[in-house]
Formats: sequence, C-alpha cells, structure tokens
Amino acid sequence: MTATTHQLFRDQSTGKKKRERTRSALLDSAISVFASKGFEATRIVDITTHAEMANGTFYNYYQDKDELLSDVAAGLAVEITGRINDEMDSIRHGPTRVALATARLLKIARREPEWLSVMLEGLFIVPELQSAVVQYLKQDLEMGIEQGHFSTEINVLLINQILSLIRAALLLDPEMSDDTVAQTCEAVLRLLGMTPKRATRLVARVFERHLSTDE
Amino acid sequence: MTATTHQLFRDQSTGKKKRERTRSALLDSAISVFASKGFEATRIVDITTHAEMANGTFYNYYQDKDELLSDVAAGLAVEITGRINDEMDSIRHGPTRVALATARLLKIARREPEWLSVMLEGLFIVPELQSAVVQYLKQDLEMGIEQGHFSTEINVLLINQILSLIRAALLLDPEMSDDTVAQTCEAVLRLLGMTPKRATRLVARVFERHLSTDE
DNA sequence: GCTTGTTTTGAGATATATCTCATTTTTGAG
DNA sequence: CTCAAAAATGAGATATATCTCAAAACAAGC
Repeated sequence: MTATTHQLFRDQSTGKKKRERTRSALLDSAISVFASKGFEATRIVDITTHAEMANGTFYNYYQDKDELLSDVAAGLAVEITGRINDEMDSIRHGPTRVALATARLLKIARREPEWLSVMLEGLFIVPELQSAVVQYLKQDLEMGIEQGHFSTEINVLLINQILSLIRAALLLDPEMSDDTVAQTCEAVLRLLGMTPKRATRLVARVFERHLSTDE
Repeated sequence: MTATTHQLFRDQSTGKKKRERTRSALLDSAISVFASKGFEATRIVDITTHAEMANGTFYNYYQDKDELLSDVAAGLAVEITGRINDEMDSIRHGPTRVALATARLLKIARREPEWLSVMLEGLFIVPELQSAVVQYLKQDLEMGIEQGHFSTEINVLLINQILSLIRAALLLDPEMSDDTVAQTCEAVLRLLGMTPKRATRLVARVFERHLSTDE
C-alpha cells in the first residue's frame, strides 16, 4: 500500500535529513488517506500503515490529527497557489485572471485528485489557513472591480461562495471534466456580476488561449 | 439538558403511542446534538443522554447513527419544504419564486438554527434524500427559464451550486442577518443568469412585498 | 389489581483508538 | 569502522464507543 501517483513532499525532501524525510512521508500518506476516507474518519494508524511505519512514529512528529492536517493543507496551499500563479504575471485583465486561476485550480484537481479535496478540508477545518490562499483571489477581484467588469462587494461571504462553488465541482465530478471546469468558471464570473454571455465568451477564450496545451 | 427551543417531532407525536413518542424524542435530540457537535463527532450516548434515556434504548429504534440521520433529515425536509411552499401557489413568476423560497429557507434557519444545518448535512451524507427536496426547486427553475428570465441549463451541478451557496451562508453567519439573506438570494439569481441590477431589484421587492411581516 | 405484552434499563462484553516509553535500530560525523 | 545521538519500534496501558441482553419497569385491557 505505498503511494502511487503524487510524491509531493517526499520529492521536496530527498537529500535532506532523515527527520525531514519521515515527516514528508507522513504528509504524503496523510494526503492519500484523508482524501480516500475523509479527515474525520481516518485513524492515526491508517496513516502510519500507509506510510509503512510503526504507529508510535506519528507521535514523534505531531500531537494529533489536526496538527497534521494544518501542515498538509499549508503545504498543499503553497504548491497549488504557486502553480496557479505561474505565468500569470503578464495578465492584467481581472476577469481573465479569475477565470484562468479557477480553471487552473480545477485542472490541478484533475491531475492530482487528492490535493484539492484535502486542501479544502483543511481550509474549512482550520480557517486560519484561508488568508494565505485567499489573498491572491482578493487582488484579482479588486482588479476586476476597478476595471469595471465586476459588480460586487468583496466580503467574506463572497469569498466563501467562490470556495463553495469550487468544492461543489470537486464533490460532484472528481474527474473534473472540461464541462465541469467551464461551468464552474462561468458560475464564478456570474457570481461576480458578469452577464452570462460575457462569462461564456471569456471562458471560451481563456480555454483556447491559455489552456489548450497544458493537458 | 433537555431541548429548549424546537420540539418538532415531539409536538407531532403527543397523544400517540409510547413508541412514537420515544422515537420523536430521539429525533429531536438528534437535531440538537448533530447541530452542536456535527454528525461525525456525535456519539450515540450524546443523543440518549440529551434525551434522558438509557443508551440501550437507541438500539430499539435504529441500527446506527446514519439511519437516525436519514430519518431526521427526511422529517426536517418535509417540515421545511412545507413551510416554504406555504402561500406560494399564487406566485407564477419564476425568479420571484426562487428568490422567495431561498429567503424563506434562510429565515427558517434564523428561527431554528439547527434545522437547516442538520438537513443539509443529511442531504450531503445521504444523497438519496436530495430528490425530495430538490423537485420544488427544479420546477421553479424551469418556470424561470420558460419565462425567459434565467439563462442556464438545469443539471445536477447547478443544483449543487445552489445548495452550496445556501450552506456557505449558514456556515458563515448562522445568525442569518438580513444582509446575508439578501446577498445569498442575489447570488442564486446571478448564478441563474440574471444581471446584478435585476437581481438586486427583485430581491428588494421580494423583501418588502413578501417578507416584511413574517419576522 | 392482575396479567400479558411492550418498552426501558444499564452493567458489562466486545471492539476500536489513542498515546507512552523502554528497548532496538538506524544514522551520519569523525 | 566506531560510536553517540537520533529516530523508529510495537507491546501494552489508558481511554472511549458500540452493542447486547437478562432483568426491571411500565402500559393497558380485562
């Protein structure tokens, strides 16, 4: 029962001290187990078994499950926001940035189905983590408002609505078909006050200009 | 530690046989405990203690927690949809129906904060229950589309997006201020393809025409 | 108030998780 | 290679939940 696809934290820690490598193995296993059984239902021993260690080892690193979840979610947030921001510097059109970021996020979820669900679970259970992820989103929203494309107030409910739309997509279609991605992007833009026509057109353009290759 | 506010199922079963009354006491206690600790975290004994019975009594009625949740959520769904539909017969304008139903749902959550969270938890954990609740919503959506006010396809993702917006409101502001209610109604209408201006105007009208008294 | 069927009770058997720590194993610097 | 420090181990002590069932309490018809 070793990890199959991702090796995110293990990869980041090869060459480093043993302590770092073990911690990373715990983090990677936590992603797999949290994603498959859900956070509440997973037992410490599920994670250590998956990581092929003794259960006592866990307690050399964390006090409890929550501490581990924080760590995992924070690490995933860094990785995911990093990937999304990649090559977005050049884009200075608010709605395009929002649509592209949303689409990229969901496409990451397609490649690495476990990442997004675990990160979101972390964001909802350990709300302090939200600020880190959400700062980018807020900047893009402000840009879109200043440019006159969005018609909305930025408040905490709006942010949660957007996160909820993303979670709904993940829950309903973990495979993350292009349809689901497109419908979710359009939903976000509508929520922000764009008309259906403009939203559809923009999403289509974002798909062909920025996402045609990166499958 | 007896129930304070609601007595939904107890009230429905006064006069009936003992068996019914005990079952109702379990259901009412389940609402309180699920709402305060969350479904996963509640233990059977939490519910029986709250209901002031021996823990063994639970097993005369249910096999496990999930069975109880189904029962509770189904009962709540009947009560809540009944209240929402009350006096909506006369309204034949799709968007008004959607806005009013959303606002009423959230205002029920204000009076009975436990009901909606438990019902939603049930809908997400026992998806079979969704169809019962969602049929009304679908009818209103179809009406709005036929009348040319909505611009969207009705599919399961859309339904989940709407439910998610409602859950976001509940999570963020359980007190359910008028602001939260209004913002959520507008978000639903935007999602369905109405322009921000129309959505705002419609929600304002629904508030003054249909909701001014029922506080 | 007696009797029979129904419901409740709660102690304890069973199951499952957490957490500790004396011991063993591994690591890596010299 | 050697050895002290670091890390891992896993059996078992502690804690917590589930579920059962013989006995007690109760309800209701006669």
